[in-house]
Amino acid sequence: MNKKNVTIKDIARAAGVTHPTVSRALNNHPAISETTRKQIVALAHDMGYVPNATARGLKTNRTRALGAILQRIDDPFWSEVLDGVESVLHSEGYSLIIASTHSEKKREKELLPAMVERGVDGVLLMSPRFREEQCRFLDSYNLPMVMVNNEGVGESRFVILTDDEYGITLLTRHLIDMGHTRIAYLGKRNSASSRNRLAGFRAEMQSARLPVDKKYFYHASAGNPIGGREGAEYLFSLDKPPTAIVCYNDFMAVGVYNFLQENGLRIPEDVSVTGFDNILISSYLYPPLTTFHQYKFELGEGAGRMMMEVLSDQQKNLESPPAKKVILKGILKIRSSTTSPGS
Amino acid sequence: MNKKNVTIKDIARAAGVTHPTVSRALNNHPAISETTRKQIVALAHDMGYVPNATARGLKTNRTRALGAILQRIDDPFWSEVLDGVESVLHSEGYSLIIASTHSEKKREKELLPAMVERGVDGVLLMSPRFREEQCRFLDSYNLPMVMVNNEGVGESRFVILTDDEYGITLLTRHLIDMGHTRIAYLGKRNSASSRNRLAGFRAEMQSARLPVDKKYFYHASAGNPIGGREGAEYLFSLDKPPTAIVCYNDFMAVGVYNFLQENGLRIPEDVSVTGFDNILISSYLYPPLTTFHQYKFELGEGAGRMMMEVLSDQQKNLESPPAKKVILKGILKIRSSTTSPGS
DNA sequence: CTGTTAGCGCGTTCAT
DNA sequence: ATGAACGCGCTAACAG
Repeated sequence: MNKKNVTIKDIARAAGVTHPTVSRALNNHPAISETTRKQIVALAHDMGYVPNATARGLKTNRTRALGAILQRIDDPFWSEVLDGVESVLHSEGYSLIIASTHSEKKREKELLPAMVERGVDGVLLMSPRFREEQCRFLDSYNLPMVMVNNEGVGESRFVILTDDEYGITLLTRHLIDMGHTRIAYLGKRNSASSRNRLAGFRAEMQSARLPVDKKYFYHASAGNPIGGREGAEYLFSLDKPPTAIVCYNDFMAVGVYNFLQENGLRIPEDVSVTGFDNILISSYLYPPLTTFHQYKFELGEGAGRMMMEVLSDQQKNLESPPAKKVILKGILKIRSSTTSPGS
Repeated sequence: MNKKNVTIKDIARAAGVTHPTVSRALNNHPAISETTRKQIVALAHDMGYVPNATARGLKTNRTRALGAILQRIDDPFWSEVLDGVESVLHSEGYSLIIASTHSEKKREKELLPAMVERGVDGVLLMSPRFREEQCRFLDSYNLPMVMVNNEGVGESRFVILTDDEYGITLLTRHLIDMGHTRIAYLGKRNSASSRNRLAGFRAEMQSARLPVDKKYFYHASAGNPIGGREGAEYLFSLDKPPTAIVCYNDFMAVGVYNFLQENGLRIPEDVSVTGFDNILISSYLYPPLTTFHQYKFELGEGAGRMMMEVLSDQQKNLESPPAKKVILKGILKIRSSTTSPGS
């Protein structure tokens, strides 16, 4: 029972009609009698027919596949976003093609042409490092792109993101309210969103009339535990270490925890620590991490849906398809990694 | 400068040749003069030509795309494996299409036909729950599949995996050597590899003439911190709780840590804990987790490469393509979450 | 070495 | 409501 390669022609022959009729029956074309449609649909099912997306794509010039470009797949934040994307796409009959840059220039150059070659209908840019050049490239192929948590780039027309400034403000104010004055920001190098969060942090410090000293900023080489540890090491090499550390994300906070605990510093009694994202492990750390919850899955879903709308607009041949921008808030999760200084 | 849709015909026209000649030039066909080839290649470059994979796929019946099916993307173990897969595929000019089942029957049914429809050249099965029915389905379309850490299924011809029994034996023996006798196994329901690990655990216990009591086995609903916490709660509701817990994986151990620490139990003084996988955070936990390192990235790379070989065999029309099986070992990482009981 | 012809599977005109 | 004919972009067969 090898049913490989059943085509609409095979079905047509079996049904005693021609293949356009089969095509119409299978695509709910209006001009077809209900009886033959049912018969053909049943036959197609029996014969194990599976449409050939490649052929359809060649004809329609739409593949129903989307590309997603990110720095790494094995990042707890982005992999959750990806799950959201995949969820929406699957239910819409789209496929998701993923590619990661690993922050290598070479790959960044190669990936976009690869996506064009593959004929994806659109690209989700989840990698912070793309610049205008790359956007123009996609534009030149009329490939829509949706920026996910990646506002920094050019004049993107389609954007969805979590409000970094809102989140960092809540976290910073929380620490200030608890009485902290020497607060460090531990960010990540070469990251637009880390810069945004730092800006929000500084603004909130200033509005509270607290000193902001650059020596309490550190930009680590990676947004993971390795980078977090690296930053903590620096901050605790200072004469007057901070009493609280605002981390770029939860993943880095894990590394900060590691350093502090290894050096006998208690969280939160000696140092308060905050994260960002609320990844799955954050509430299971010891102590549970105070952080800002991002709606990661929903961010992915939203990105997927936004792209669906863009594609639908595009098909309607609107000459000026509306720009789209969605800003998600999030919620402050106060847990046990923060307390008043000196308590 | 909208260079959308430059085809080989366009290039042919510009070069004063016919399109098959362009095709030959671009595909390094032997029968073509070096001069015209160079000219055409240069022209193609200038015109911003990007081949159309869809059209090529229709003709060649090979898409140079692979599907990967897993339960969830946002799992620290699998996302690292995925990164390895993607890395190999990209360098071979293949694309990676991912789909996750979320352990839902409905999706499990839908995903395979979707892959067939999309015309992938092969499928990487990273989801433990596939059964023979699904394998036969893929077989009926001549779609090769590679099982990744997923041996339990039928008579798979292409398999790559980490030696579960080897790993669990090392961990168990490590605990036994330290003097533990009441050791619990905390697994995951409906998981072939969890069953394998349990079997290895039991065997090692028995060979050490230690009692194995079913009440010290628990199979949690999920292989993540939630499941880990669930299991720890159960184990510490027992009259005589274990002095050591062997967890199915590191992710679950995070939940175990959480429960123990919240209840004032010290790791490892009161309870020793081991994981499996050595995910990124494991060495950053407090205390750093004793675990078994799986070569996750390499597992993904190996799976990708194995599929490349299978496809290459398939193209050679070998009537009996050789079966393939790769078993990776791994290494015991003794850290600070284990010690002798009562120390 | 190059051009001619044909066809992959499908959707989409035209007819009827 | 259905059939006949065509073409999407590409590669492969055979001619010359």
